[in-house]
Amino acid sequence: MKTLVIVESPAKGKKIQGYLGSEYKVKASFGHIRDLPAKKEDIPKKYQGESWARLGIDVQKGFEPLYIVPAEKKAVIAELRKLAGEADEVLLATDGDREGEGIAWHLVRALGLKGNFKRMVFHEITQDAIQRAVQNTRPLDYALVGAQESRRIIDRLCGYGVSPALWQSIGSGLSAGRVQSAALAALARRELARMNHVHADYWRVLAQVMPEGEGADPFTAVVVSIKGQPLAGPKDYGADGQLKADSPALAITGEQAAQTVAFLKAKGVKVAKVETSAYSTKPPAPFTTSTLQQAASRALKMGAKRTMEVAQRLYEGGRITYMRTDSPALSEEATEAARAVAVGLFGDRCIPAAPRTFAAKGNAQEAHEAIRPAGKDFKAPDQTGLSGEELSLYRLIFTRTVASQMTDLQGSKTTLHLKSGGVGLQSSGRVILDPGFTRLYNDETDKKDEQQLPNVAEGQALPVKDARAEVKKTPAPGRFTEASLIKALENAGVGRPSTYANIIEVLKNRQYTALVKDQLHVTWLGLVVAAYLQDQFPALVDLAFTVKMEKDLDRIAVGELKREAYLTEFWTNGLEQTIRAARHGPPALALGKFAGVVVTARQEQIVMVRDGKAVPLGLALVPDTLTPELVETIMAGETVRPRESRGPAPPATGKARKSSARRKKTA
DNA sequence: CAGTGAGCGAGCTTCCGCTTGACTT
Repeated sequence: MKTLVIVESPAKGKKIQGYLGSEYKVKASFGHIRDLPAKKEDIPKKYQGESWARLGIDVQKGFEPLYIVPAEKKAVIAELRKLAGEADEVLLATDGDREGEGIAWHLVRALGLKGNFKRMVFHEITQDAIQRAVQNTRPLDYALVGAQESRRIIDRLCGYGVSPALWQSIGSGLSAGRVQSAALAALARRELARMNHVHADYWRVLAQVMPEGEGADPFTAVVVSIKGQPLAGPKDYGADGQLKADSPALAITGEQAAQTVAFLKAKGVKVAKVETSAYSTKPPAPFTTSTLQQAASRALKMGAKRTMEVAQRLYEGGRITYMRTDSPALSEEATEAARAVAVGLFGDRCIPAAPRTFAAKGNAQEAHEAIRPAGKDFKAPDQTGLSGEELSLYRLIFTRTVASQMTDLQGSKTTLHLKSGGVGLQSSGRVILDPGFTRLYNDETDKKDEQQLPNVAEGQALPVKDARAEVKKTPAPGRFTEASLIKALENAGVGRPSTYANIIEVLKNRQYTALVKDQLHVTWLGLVVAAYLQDQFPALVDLAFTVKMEKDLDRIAVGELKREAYLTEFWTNGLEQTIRAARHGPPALALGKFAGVVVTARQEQIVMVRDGKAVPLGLALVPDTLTPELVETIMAGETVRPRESRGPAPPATGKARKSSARRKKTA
C-alpha cells in the first residue's frame, strides 16, 4: 500500500475506494477524533489541579485547548496510526469546510504525521472528481484550522461558562449555550407573545354573486371597503387587541355588518374593474438538510430526528447522497439525470432548454452537494424495493430533485373589483395554464381559495344570491413546529446541518420545551431560564451573536484577525466579566394577564407565587393555556416545602432531568 | 452490641459539531 486516504464517513470511503483502486487504502475517521474533555474524569491527572481544567482551555496561556481522544475513538486512532505508519503518504480527505479542516489537523497531531501528508478536497463523489482531487492536493490551511478551534473554544466558554450561573440561580443540571439558548429564546418570545396576545373581534362580509347565463355557478366576493375606507382585518390589530393607531382601516360593528348584508342582497353589485395578470412559479431547489426536514415534516409528518435516521439508512444503502449538507447545488451528472427522468415521465417539453442551477445561501459552507438520489441514473421509487418510511422519504427526495429541473408553473390570476353603492368588494381566482413541475412535486405553497371566475364585463350589474356576515378573532402568533424552528435558526445562521435535529432534542431533554401535537411549546422551566438569560446574558440569546461570530471566524480564516486577540476580546474583556457580574438568584416572571402572580424558581423547583405563597408548577401545564381559574386551582395547592422542614425532600427538577439525560445517553 | 437511618456535606452537572454503531427499554 502506498497511500492512505482518510475521509470522515465510512460509506463515503467505500465508494471512493472503488474509484481509487488498490494503490490506495481509504479509511474513515468517523467524524472528529479529539475534543476538549467533557467531564472531570476525562481530564488527564496532571491537569486536574489546574484552575482552568474544568473549561479545558488554558485561557491565561493564549487560550490553549487541552485535547483528548475520547474512549470510543481510541480504536479508530490506533488503526489509522498503524496504517499511516505503513503508508508513504497520507491524504487527508475530510470534508471541505471549517470543521473538516479541523479534523484533518487533529489527525495530523493524533497520528503523529511528519510532513508526509496533504489535504485532498472534493465536492462530489464521481470518478472524475475524485481523480482530480487526488491530483490537486494542497497543504493544510492552518488559518482555517485556527477558525475552527476558535469556534470550538467560543462554544465551550459560552456553554461551560454560563451554565453554572443557571445551577446557582435556578437549578442544578441546567444548560446554556450559543445555539441552544438562542433557540430557547426564540421559542420563549413566541410563547410569551401568545400568552400576552389579546384577541380582537372583526367582521367579514361575504356575498355569493350570480353571473349571467344559464347554469352559471355563483362565486364568492368579500367586502373590502366601505365608502372608500378599507375594512379592518387581522393585520390592522395590535397584540393588545386594539386597532393600531396608524391604521386607516374601518372596524365595523355586527350591526353595520348586518346592514351591509341586507344592502348587498337588495342592491346587487356592479363590476367596476377586471384585472388579469399572468404569473409563474419556479420549482423549489433540491433538498438541503434543513429543507428536507421541513418538507418531511409537512408531507410525511416525520420529526427532524426520525427524518435524519431514515435518511442515514438511505445514504448507507447507497440510495441518496450525503444527508447533512447546506448546499442545494446539483452536480452536472445529477442535473442531467434529473432532466432525463423528467423527459421520460412527461416528454421533451417539461424541461427548460437550459438546465437550472441552484446556489447556496451566504453562510453555507458547501462541503457537499444537495440531497438527491445517488448515481447518474436515478432509480424510480417503485423500482428500489424500498418500503415504509424509507420509500416515502426516497420518493420525496426523488420527486423534489427531478421537479427542480422542470419548467415553471404558469398561471393566470384574475381579480374582480365589484361595487355596490359605497361598498367595495373583491373576488380573486387563479387558473393554472401549465402545471409545470407541480405535475411531479407539489409544495404546500398551493393556495386553497382557487375559485374559477366567470367572464364578466366592466360595468355589468350582477345580482347577489346570498350574503352573510361572520365574526372572526385575530389569531395569536402561531407556535413553532420543529420544522419552522429549524428554518428560523437556519435563516439566522445558527446551528449546522449535522445539529439541527439535535438542537431540538437538547431542548426537550432539558425539559425546556415539549411537543403538543406537532407544535413546540416552552415549559415554565424554559420560560424562567430564558428570562434569566435575557436579563443577565442578553448577548448570548441574541440571534445576531452567531452572525457576528461567523464574520470574525471568516476574518481569522483569511488571516485578518488573530485568534488570541479575538478570544481575549470575547472572553477576558467580555463574557468572563459578565459572568462575574451576573446576579445570582432566579428571575421573577410576571404574568401580564394575571396581576400579582409571578413565576420563579425556589429550591430547584419552578413555582407560582402570589402574596408570598409559593406553589410548585407541574411540568405538564402548558404556559399559554393558563386561565384565571387554573391560577386559583394551582394557588390552592400545597406550598413548596421550606428547606428547614422535616419529612421527605420534594423531588428536585435537577434530579428528574439528570435521570432522563442518563437514560438518553445509554439509549 | 449490632444494625439502622437521619442528617450533613462533598462532588457533580454543562457546550457545539463531526461521525456511527453498541447499548437498553
